[in-house]
Amino acid sequence: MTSSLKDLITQALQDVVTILLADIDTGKTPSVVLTRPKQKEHGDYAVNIAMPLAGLLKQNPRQVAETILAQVQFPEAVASADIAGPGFINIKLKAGGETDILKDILQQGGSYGCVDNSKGEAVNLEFVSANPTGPMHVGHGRGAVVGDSLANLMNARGYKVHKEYYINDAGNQIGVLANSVWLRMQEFQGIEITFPDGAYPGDYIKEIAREVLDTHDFASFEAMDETRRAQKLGQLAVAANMTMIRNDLKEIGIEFNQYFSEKTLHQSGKVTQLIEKLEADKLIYTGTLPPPKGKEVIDYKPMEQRLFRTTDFGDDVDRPLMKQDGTATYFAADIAYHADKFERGFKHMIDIWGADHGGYITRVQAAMKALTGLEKQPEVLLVQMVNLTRNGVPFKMSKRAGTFVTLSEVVEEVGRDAVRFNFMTRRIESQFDFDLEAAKAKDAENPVYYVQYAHARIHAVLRKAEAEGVTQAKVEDVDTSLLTSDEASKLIKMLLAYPDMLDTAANRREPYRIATYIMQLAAAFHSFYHKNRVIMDDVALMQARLLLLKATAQVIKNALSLLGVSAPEAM
RNA sequence: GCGCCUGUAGCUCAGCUGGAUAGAGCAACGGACUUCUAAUCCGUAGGCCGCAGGUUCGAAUCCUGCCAGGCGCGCCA
Repeated sequence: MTSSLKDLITQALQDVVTILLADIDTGKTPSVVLTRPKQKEHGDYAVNIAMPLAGLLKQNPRQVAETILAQVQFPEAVASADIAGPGFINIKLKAGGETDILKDILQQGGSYGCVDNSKGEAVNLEFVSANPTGPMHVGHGRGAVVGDSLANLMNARGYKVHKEYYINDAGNQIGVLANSVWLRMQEFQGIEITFPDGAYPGDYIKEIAREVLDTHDFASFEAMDETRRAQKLGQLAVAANMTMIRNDLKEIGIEFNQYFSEKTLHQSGKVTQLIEKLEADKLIYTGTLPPPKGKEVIDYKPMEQRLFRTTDFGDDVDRPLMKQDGTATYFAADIAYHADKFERGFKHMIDIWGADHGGYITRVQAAMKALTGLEKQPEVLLVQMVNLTRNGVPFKMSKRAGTFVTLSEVVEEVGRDAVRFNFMTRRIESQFDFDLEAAKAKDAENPVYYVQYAHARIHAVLRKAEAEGVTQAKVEDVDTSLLTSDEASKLIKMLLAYPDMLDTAANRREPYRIATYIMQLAAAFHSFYHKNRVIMDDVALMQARLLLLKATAQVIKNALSLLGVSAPEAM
């Protein structure tokens, strides 16, 4: 693609800055950044470069701005440039000056906004990683949707993203899971049981128990010793839960490149090797940790442990790698896992975690620094909690899981598009109050319908045009400079801003920006639609407006697809 | 006690890494369908940007200290 008008203007100004600073020894040259002013009286673009320059040149900003304007050579499409306020340069474009973008959009189609990623940096993106002890809950759903959209976004902006799910199929929880299933199996056999507090209460445990009984002989489990039985049932239950989780993910349109099992790390000896390596590097010592602050640990007893010197690498306390019984801690496996990613060639990792894992970031990064020398890896994005409500009232009960509302229940009730879009409308740092009734509402309260309606509406116009026998002109024959109404200009500016928005969103790992953008784009379209009739006698203008609509539909579709939301042509 | 996140209109949230008069939606009020989809649009009203200092030409944005809410703080994952 050739340079955009914005780039040309930026370059023209930057050239002048370079000349002005030629005789001055500055640390660095300030860079020109064009912004879109909020008030349209301030022109199409505004630039504040005179302000930072004023200090360096020891002149007042307005004077600097004048010097710049005297020397700058703007491209043809610039109509005027004025100095305003404390020293802003406001640039106005000729009417229809930027409308060529519409043709670019139609020519690029689905790839408008994207850049080639065939040689892009490989990024390992780990998200969801819900424990295989039950169905996904709504909080997992938020992480899943954010992660998948971020992957799409980063792939669109030049990275090569490898999506990975870490299965925590080792540890005590699997024993609890196995026991829960075993109890339900006995129950089905008419044996009286007491179901302990710590066990998993949900109905899905009964489903698994039923399935095991259907495919296996109960007596064979009875005959096993406890360890063997726990192992066997744990394996079966994890497999069943992973099938369920994959299905939950499929329902919202998410697939992973890789599912990575924690158990394999233990079996292959990677965890042991990791500990041996750290021992050899003298990064482990025997010590006693101080008691935890905050809520009092009632049965606290000081004890000696083998501790990893994570404090040498930025952590605030050293961390144990082995439990009292000699088995590895979750932390040990987790750093072995991240080290494994590194060995697989990923120098850049992003993990998406729930807010309750926030305290875990420093220690993993410290461990990674010790092991690989990488700074700030993995890059961790914390997604804050989701509070479910129904008509504003907190809502926590679930039929299937017993203690929490499952993602699939919510998807079933409000639909995939609504779940995906709504989860993307807020920054991950803010807690999310997800209201089931609001998410189901088919009105302006629900942003997903607002944007989908815009897309469907455009297609209604296109269908109407076709029905009336309008032959659409070739793209290159359309005179887009006829699009001069305020609403058209606003809409075109929105379309023009799309690639920059994506770039910001990708670099800052803020996929929610896409949702915010689509809502603004849809608003710009709806507004245009009401004031500018498309199908009309003035053929040239009609053709220009049809082109504008097609470009708008294309961008809405592109943006929605990054969020995994459909763009219906009729509603 | 310490760490991370949050605090913007009655409610839910934006605010493009310091810019010009802080913006949307919902709720309230008033308008717009014999015309391409009213799941829409236009208008009115609504703000000590949690509080107090500081940094500077300029602060919702950066720094410090408070206040409030969420999450976390030895062998769970």
